[in-house]
Amino acid sequence: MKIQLRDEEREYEVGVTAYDIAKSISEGLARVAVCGKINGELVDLAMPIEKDCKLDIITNKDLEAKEVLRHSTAHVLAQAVKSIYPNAKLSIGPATDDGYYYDFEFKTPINNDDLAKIEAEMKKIIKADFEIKRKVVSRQEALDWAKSEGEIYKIELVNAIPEDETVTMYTQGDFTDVCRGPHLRSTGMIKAFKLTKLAGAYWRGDEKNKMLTRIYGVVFDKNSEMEEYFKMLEEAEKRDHRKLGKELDLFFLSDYAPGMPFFMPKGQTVINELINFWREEHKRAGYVEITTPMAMNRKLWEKSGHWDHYKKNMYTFKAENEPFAIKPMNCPGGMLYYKERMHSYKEFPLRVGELGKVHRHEASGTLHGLFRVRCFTQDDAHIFMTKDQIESEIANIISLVDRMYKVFGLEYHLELSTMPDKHIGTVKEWQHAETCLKNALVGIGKDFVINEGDGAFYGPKIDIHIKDAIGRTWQCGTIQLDMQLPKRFELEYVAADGSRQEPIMVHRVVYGSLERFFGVITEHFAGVYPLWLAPVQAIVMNVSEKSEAYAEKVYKELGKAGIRAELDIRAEKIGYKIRAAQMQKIPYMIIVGENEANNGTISIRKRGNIEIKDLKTKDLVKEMKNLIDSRALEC
RNA sequence: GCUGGUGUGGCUCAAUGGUAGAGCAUCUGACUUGUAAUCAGACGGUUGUUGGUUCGAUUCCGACCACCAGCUCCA
Repeated sequence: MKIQLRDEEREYEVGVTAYDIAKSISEGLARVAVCGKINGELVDLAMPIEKDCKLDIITNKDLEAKEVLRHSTAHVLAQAVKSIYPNAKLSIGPATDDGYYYDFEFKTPINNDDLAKIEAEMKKIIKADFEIKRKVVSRQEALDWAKSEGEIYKIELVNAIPEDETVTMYTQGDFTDVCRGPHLRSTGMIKAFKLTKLAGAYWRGDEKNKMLTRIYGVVFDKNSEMEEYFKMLEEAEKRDHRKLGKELDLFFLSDYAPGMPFFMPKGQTVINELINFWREEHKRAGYVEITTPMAMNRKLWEKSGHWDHYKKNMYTFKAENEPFAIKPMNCPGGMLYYKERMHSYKEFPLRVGELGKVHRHEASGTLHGLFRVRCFTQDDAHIFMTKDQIESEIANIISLVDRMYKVFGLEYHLELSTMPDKHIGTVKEWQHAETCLKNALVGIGKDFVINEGDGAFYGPKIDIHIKDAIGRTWQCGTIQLDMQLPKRFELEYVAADGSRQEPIMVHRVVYGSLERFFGVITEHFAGVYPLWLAPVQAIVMNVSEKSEAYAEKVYKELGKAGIRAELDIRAEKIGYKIRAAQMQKIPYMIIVGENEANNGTISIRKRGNIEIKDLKTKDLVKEMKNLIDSRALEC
């Protein structure tokens, strides 16, 4: 039998395992081998190979190995739970992006203290180094097992396995589970793991189903990697925008308006800078800007389809007995703007922007700081165009996004979301729209992921996912092709041949929501904003009362130059004032004492604790202005 | 919305079935200070709201509200 390895082809006997092959190459390789990959499909190292194939040995360095490690640890978790709570019912236990979980149904609820007990049991299982054995079974055998064990969720899972798929069961010690695999060779290969949290989760993710108990955990190759992971979590906690929002006086939330943030002067300053930047870039990219009303008659929402599809999230009220709704989206208003007069193809692409505040009644449990709110400002735009402008216009949007995100030092990736179950419009219309977006993405040559069924109810979309300074991703920007609204609002334009045509309409946002984006960059920068965004750009502090008048003079000079400055002339020691300014993360501390007053100079302390003495105020202003005007990231 | 948890002065946190305490912040005074916290004093709380149990509740129980961790959903 011929096996094609990475860089050579070797001859082996039928029934050889990937592990044997790894050993035949080198003992070292066998030690770090986690699983095999036959013709692109992951398999256990111990699985006998029956015919010619291409084999990759997956070692602990590979991404796939992490998945196997996580999944096997989930099995160890399940084994531990079953040995402590024999009555617990198993459901599923997959690997996730950064760990694994297993969902159980417990007879009596467990708490965080029980996690430690389970963890201890897991350690025993790992130490016992049980071999993880794979067995191909018939569907009936698997069902019989599930029935005899009373594993009601497993019965459902086995029944859901497609007809043509091989059913496999994995056993380690006295624990058995129906599972697709692959798995580690033995439990002893797990080195560094921890259970992290306990949560409720619906069976099969459906809120109509029973809620199971989910136990989350993490696992790593080495202890040092695990330490790094927990350090990262700590770092994320320090950067939490809710915490920074309080510490830096940026925004707050009130019980009187859950999910509707109040921006304080400093937070508003950042928002205003974001808006200024947005307006500049959009003007340059050929956009115009409009404002549409906050509340409009219910008839409009019926026409747009929101009443049918979005009613449960809409705030409604009556005035003089007429039903109104507060806008949850800006589009219908934008449609009315378009319809105000007849349009020509010569105006296209017609790019109409709106910083529109929308209100959506999100379920109470979903709210989260500024990331998920009930009232937010979309940096929206509706772009009207002809069919053959789609690709180039989407490329235009992506290059605008690219330019704007770069200023924040944010990386991003693209995802294409297709038709959801709940949608309006025909399948044919959807296919057409999806093809348009796909072609546009292929056309600009950017990589993208496809999310089946994740589109908006009115059209497919390209989502733009930001990656922040510590590697977390956030969805902010989105580009959505809407085949419905132009139809529903009977939009028209006059084509070159004089005929009336229906325009193509695209909704898009770059920041997504000013609130969310503000939260994301606050965490991205850990509150240490670049100078152009900093709510307070400089603070002038006097050493003693003798230099108070001079401090005021410098402060006024900065103000005149348009620098956002503060003045701290409290009767405190300079160390105290520096500490206060440091904690407020103010980029430039300007310290003036008698020396500076006599020489007409200033001393500064910049971020990174860089001290510079005897500077001229006007030189500092020049330096700051340069950084501000170029929206520089450094500083 | 669902599951679990939490709710004490502006902030961070103590304490208790017998009407709450510290640090920071704030205010006042003293100090006049040279690069991450000067000292002293004062102000500040119907312990989220609301029912119940109790001689007595902030503490125990219920409901509601909000927040937190997840689920579901999403810009």
